[in-house]
Amino acid sequence: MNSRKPEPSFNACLPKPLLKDRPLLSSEPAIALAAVFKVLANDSRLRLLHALVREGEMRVMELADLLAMKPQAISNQLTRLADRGILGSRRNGNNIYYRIVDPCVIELLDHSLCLSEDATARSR
Amino acid sequence: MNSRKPEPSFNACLPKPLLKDRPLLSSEPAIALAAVFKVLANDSRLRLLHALVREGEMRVMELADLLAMKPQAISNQLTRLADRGILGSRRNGNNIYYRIVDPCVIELLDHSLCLSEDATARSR
DNA sequence: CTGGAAATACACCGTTTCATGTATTAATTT
DNA sequence: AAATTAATACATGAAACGGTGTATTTCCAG
Repeated sequence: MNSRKPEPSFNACLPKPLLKDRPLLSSEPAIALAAVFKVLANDSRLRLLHALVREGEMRVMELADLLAMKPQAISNQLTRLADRGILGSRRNGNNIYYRIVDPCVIELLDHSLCLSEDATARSR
Repeated sequence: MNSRKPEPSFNACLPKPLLKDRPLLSSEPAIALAAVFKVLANDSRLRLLHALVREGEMRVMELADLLAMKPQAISNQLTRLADRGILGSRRNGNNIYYRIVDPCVIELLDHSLCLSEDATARSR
């Protein structure tokens, strides 16, 4: 039942069959794909991710100050992102430093930000 | 068709400042960006979009048959996608044909599908 | 004009989401 | 050991989401 992949793929995103030529998306991969979008479908998480892209590593308190949110809210979202494997953390005493460990998400963010800006630019 | 060259990008998304060099994402653009992800954060809409990518134009009933969903559910999601400017429609008698009019979404879908597959492949 | 098919409008309901408040864990400081 | 700081665990309540059922609109055929 195992399918042969055209070629072994590595850490980033490698060329794959064109979307148009793929077999119709069934439920399971659609749900998996939707999960990717769901985790990015929140403005707090997006700002948080962008802050981490800019700064590299940050603590909960730093993020809370920077984004003007309560530490609990930040922690909630960090947990969500870490559960998805997007973030990693490192403890140093009382401080826990979070960082992005999934390079794909940065790519996707970068790309989608372009689209969003193009769209808003188009609609004025 | 554009399957001649493995060139991934075309006129839709133009080069912009790197994500890392941008000023910290503020609320408004973050909300706009989150809206893009929200509309893609649902497996039914993703399957629906992919069906339209493959077929070009489809009616509600055709989509309902293909995706094994009720016409009302299909119509709900089509309305959502059309409201965002992602879909356009054309009426012919009793039939209304939907199509994708925003090329950015196709790009984003293509890209994210790569990421999703890489992620699931990595986690086994 | 009447019947029927395609699609939508509208209300409904169970589920999920997200910020908040309280309490707890873990590590440092005095 | 006690106090303090950083972060999390857990529960709560308001809001959004998504499929369903009923009713309505729009168009074609006879």
